[in-house]
Amino acid sequence: MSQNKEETKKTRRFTTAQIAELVDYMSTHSDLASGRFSCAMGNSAMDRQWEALSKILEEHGPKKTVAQWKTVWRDLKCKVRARLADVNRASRATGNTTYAPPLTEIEKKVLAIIGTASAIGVPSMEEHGLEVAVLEEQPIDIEISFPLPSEFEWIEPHAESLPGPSSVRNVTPPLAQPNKPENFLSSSSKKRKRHTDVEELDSAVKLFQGIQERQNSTNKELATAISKLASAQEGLQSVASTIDKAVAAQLESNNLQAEANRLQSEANRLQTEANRNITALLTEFLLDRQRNKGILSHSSLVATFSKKSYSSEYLQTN
DNA sequence: ATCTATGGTCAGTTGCTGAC
DNA sequence: GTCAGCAACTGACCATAGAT
Repeated sequence: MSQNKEETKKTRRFTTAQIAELVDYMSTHSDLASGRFSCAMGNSAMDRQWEALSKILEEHGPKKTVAQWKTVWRDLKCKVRARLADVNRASRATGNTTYAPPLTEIEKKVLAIIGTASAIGVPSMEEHGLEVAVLEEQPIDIEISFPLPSEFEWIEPHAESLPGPSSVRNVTPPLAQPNKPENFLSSSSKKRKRHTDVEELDSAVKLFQGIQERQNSTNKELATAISKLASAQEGLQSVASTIDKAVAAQLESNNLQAEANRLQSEANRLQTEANRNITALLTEFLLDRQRNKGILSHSSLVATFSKKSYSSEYLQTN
C-alpha cells in the first residue's frame, strides 16, 4: 500500500521563477503555446522545443517531465481565463459588493499569448489584411468573450451555428449593438472599470505586438527562402529541358545509325552476290578457253556473257 | 469528385487527492 | 485551508478510407 502510495507520489510544486520562465518562453514560441506547428515535421519540432523548455525550467526549480509541463501550461491557461472571467464579472456587478484583484503581470502575459493562439488564431497563419483588425480589436474581443447577463445578450437575427473552433464561436457580437438602449451599461462606475480593463489589456496587446513583429521577421525570412527555392527550381527546369533535347538527339542519332547499318548490310549482300556471279563467269570462261585450246577471241567472250544473260552494260556498270 | 463514417490527437473542463 | 497535480471526460479538429 505504501509502495503504491510512493508510486503515485506527486512531484514537488513548481516555483514562480519556473512559471515566469515558462511564460517568457511561450511568448516567444507562439507555435508551441498554441500546440500547433504549421510546418512539416511539426510534432518532432514541438517535442524538441518542449524538451529544451523543460531543461531550461529545471534550472529554476523541481524537475518535471515534458508531459507534466504540458499539463502545467494547460492548467495555467485555463486558470488565467477563469481569472479574467472573474475580473469581468466583478466589473459588471452592481452594488460594489464583489471585488476581483486585477490581473498580475504573469497573467497578462499568458492572456496575450493565448489571445494570439486561440482567440484569434495563430499569428503564423494570419491572412493578408488581418493585422490591423487584430491589433485594433483585440482588447474588445477579449473584453466581450465571456457570458453576459441575459439582458445584455445580443441575438443575431436568423442566427445559425458557425463552423470552426469553439473559441471563435464564443466571440460575442460587437459592443455597438443595434436596437439596444444606450443606458444599459451607462453608469459612470461601470465605464471606469471597463476603462481600467481596457488599459490592462492594452499591455497584453503590446506583448502580442512584439510577438507578431518577431513572427513577421520570420515570415520575411521564409519568403526569402521560398524565393531562392523558386529560382533553384527554374534552374532545374532549364537543365531538365536541355537533358530532354539531348535525349531526343540521341534517339534520332540511333535511328540514323540503324538505317545506315541496314543500308550497309544490303550493300554487302549485293556485293557478295556480284562476286559470286563474277566467279562463276570467270570459271566458265576459263573452262571454255581450255576446251578451245587456248584460242581466245573477243567474240567468244561476248558470246559467253550473252549466254549467261549478262549484258555489256552490266559489266561496265559493275 | 464529393460526401460520410471513423479513429487519432489534443485542448479545455471538472472533480478529487494530496503537498504545502 | 489553499491550490497544484492528476485522471477522466467532452468536444473540436484533422486525416484517411470507403461509398456514392
